[in-house]
Amino acid sequence: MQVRQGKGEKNNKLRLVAQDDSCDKCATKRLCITQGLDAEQLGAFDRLSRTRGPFRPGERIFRMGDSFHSIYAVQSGAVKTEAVSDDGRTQVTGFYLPGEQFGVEGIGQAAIPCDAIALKNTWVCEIAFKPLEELCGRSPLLQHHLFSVLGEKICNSEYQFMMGRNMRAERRVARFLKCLVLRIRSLEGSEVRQFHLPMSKEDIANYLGVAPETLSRTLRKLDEEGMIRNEAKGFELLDIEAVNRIAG
Amino acid sequence: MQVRQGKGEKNNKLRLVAQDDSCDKCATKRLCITQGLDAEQLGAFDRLSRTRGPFRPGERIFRMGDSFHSIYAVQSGAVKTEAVSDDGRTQVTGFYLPGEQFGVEGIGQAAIPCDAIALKNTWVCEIAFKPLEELCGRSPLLQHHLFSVLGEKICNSEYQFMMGRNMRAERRVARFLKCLVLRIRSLEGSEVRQFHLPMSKEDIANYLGVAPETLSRTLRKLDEEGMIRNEAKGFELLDIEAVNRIAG
DNA sequence: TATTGGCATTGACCTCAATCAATTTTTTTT
DNA sequence: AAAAAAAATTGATTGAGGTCAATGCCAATA
Repeated sequence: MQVRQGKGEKNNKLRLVAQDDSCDKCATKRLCITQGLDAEQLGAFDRLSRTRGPFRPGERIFRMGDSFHSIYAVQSGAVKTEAVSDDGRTQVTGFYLPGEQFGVEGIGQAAIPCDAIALKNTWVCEIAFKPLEELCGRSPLLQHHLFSVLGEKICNSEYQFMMGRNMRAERRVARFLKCLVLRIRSLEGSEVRQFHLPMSKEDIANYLGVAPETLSRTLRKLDEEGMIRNEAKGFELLDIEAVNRIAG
Repeated sequence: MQVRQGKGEKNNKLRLVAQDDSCDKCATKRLCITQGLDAEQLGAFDRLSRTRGPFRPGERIFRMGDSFHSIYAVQSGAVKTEAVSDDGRTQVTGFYLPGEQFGVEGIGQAAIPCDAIALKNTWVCEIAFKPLEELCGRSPLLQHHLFSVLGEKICNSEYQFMMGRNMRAERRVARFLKCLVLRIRSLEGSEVRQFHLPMSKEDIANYLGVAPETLSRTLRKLDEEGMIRNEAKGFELLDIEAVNRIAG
């Protein structure tokens, strides 16, 4: 198992992950598709997956156009995916927090259609897809989990797509906050009120399809109305009911 | 094998499909995920799938909220999927032509997140998902095909999502036309220039996230510029290069 | 043939958010 | 700590496209 050690890395916890990256020890196993596998299958999964990191902020985990052979899960840190359209503009297509899978856009495609970029110091689990497919043939449960991940992704993409046009910037922002709150709380606990944003507001604006200026103004408005406390690299949730009301 | 026979149905071709709906005889088998299966597996697939129809225009094939147990493929006719958002607005999320799979949004979800509605007289192939999963365990090829369908769907959804915002109505419309031309030509031949639209322009506008009026104006503009000949229920393609140029 | 209803089209108007431009704030580098 | 770079904010302006309202066009039914 090879591990790249970033020059500035002095983090013991990260080194621990590198020393033993078995699923059994993984911090995000409760969120993983390996959920419920027996010891033999878990062993097989261990052999087709490996921990990689640390990726520094801005570092690419895979590139658009790479040939597809793995899917990924975030172990720690955070990741964004973005695609470059024909006219050179980049579009952020997703943000991924610990325990979430990414890179599935490449399945069945000739080439991966997006870049994956670390947003902070990040460790990921790389899961080789061909062996995973084989293992799925022997493990109905794993196969089912994998299908579920894909189905959810499709459902979510369509939902995003739906909120595409005909939706006020305010509503889009509120939905984004609502969704992020749910995801972070499922990781850190439902009482969390203070949210740190791993991604820049520029990225969020791009993801939501609004100008950074519009996002800024919208957040200020939500702040002035007392729903959130807007901060430089995060926000405090003051009135989730109000946010939900605007999110619709 | 049960077959519903619509009251007005006098179409012999359709009756033929009903009499023997084995995959072997299916008109769209060259586009199906069964591609390349051996006789034994094809037989198994036959037993977990069945032809259903005819659905009349406007008739629902499945409903939002139904519990998920099948995916579908269009055999003849055309289908749209649409979701109703919390605020009561409906959003068209996809159009499906013969040979294309739909209903995969429900995979791994508690409930199907959209309606599927026939756009004209339509026959579909209903594929029971649980048995399909099982069969995939025995057939790596089938499993691979199914993953590919899902991966493509994800990729496509994200692409749609991407083009949702920061994109001029003109470009969105051009992309839609370009995509439709490709799909119809893969069905009917690459020389086709005259395209009948199975869906209303209202549906198209909704799908693209623009007002029907905007779609109308945009099509008129493309018509005036000589790229297409805009018609009530279709269009003639005059200059595909120009359309591609605008589509980007 | 007249009538009804559903789309599609067209014009007038107005709103929201993109863009441009200028600071200010935060983060990184020296 | 100072300087430089990057990100975020704010204001002013503008334009794409949504909304409203009226009209035209078929196709289906009487």
